[in-house]
Amino acid sequence: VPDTPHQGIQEVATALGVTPRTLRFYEDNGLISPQRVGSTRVYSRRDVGRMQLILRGKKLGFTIREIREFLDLYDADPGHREQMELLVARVQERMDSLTKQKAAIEETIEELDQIVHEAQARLRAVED
Amino acid sequence: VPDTPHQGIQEVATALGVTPRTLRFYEDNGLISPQRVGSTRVYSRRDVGRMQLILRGKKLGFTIREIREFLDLYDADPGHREQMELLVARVQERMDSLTKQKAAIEETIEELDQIVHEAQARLRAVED
DNA sequence: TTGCTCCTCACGTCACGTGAGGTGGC
DNA sequence: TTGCTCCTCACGTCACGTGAGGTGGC
Repeated sequence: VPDTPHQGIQEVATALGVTPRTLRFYEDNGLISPQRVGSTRVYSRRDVGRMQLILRGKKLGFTIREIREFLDLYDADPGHREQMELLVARVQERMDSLTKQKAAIEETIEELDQIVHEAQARLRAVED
Repeated sequence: VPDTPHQGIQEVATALGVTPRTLRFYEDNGLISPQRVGSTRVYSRRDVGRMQLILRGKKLGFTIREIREFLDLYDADPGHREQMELLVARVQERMDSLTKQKAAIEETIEELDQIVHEAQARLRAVED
């Protein structure tokens, strides 16, 4: 398999826009398992692909535990049926949570706006 | 001063809707300093008032460091001028940050919506 | 011998939650 | 003596950042 590009940790990290520490962290947590040459990690295209999925999940706000659950199911369920159902459930939970967060942020912004106006009024009041 | 209600940690915590641990935590971080009777903490009305300010700041998303900065300035600047200026600056920073967070949440919700639709389409495709 | 990259601990971050183990006064 | 409340450590949480100290091969 001379065509498969095996890469070092620094190359992969740069390509993915993360630090080597991040790759080691996901490995410690069982999300990826690159090969070793001696003690040095060597990443295959498959490893990099998995990392892209992982980072996508992270960007969408899933925890490492949830992402690992998806990947484990993906490995165990090639038909993707169970995986899709879990995915839809988790995604809807996440959307619920985000919708609430959004409402909370809107309320907070209004309160902060209030505070600015009050503070500026007070500053004007003290002006000579 | 027989009229000042001095309260124990459990009472104050319950009244404020927090745990005793939270009160001890803020004390360790220099935000409040209740009296002691032996080793037991005793809270005055002033302590409780400060805690209400602190919790308001927390709810608005300020860090403990920022809240302490406000309070220190409040104690050092009875005219409130410098304090108001700092407050307005920090509040506007916070609003900026929240506005960005809100936009990010909206994008994420759309992406998640996409994912649900794709997953459901895939589930229908496998149906017998 | 000097750099360079890689490695493995392991502490720090943020705001507390959660025991563990101990004490004073009704 | 038995409860109850209070106390002081100190580890755990989440996803890494950031040294510290060491190693292999050009």
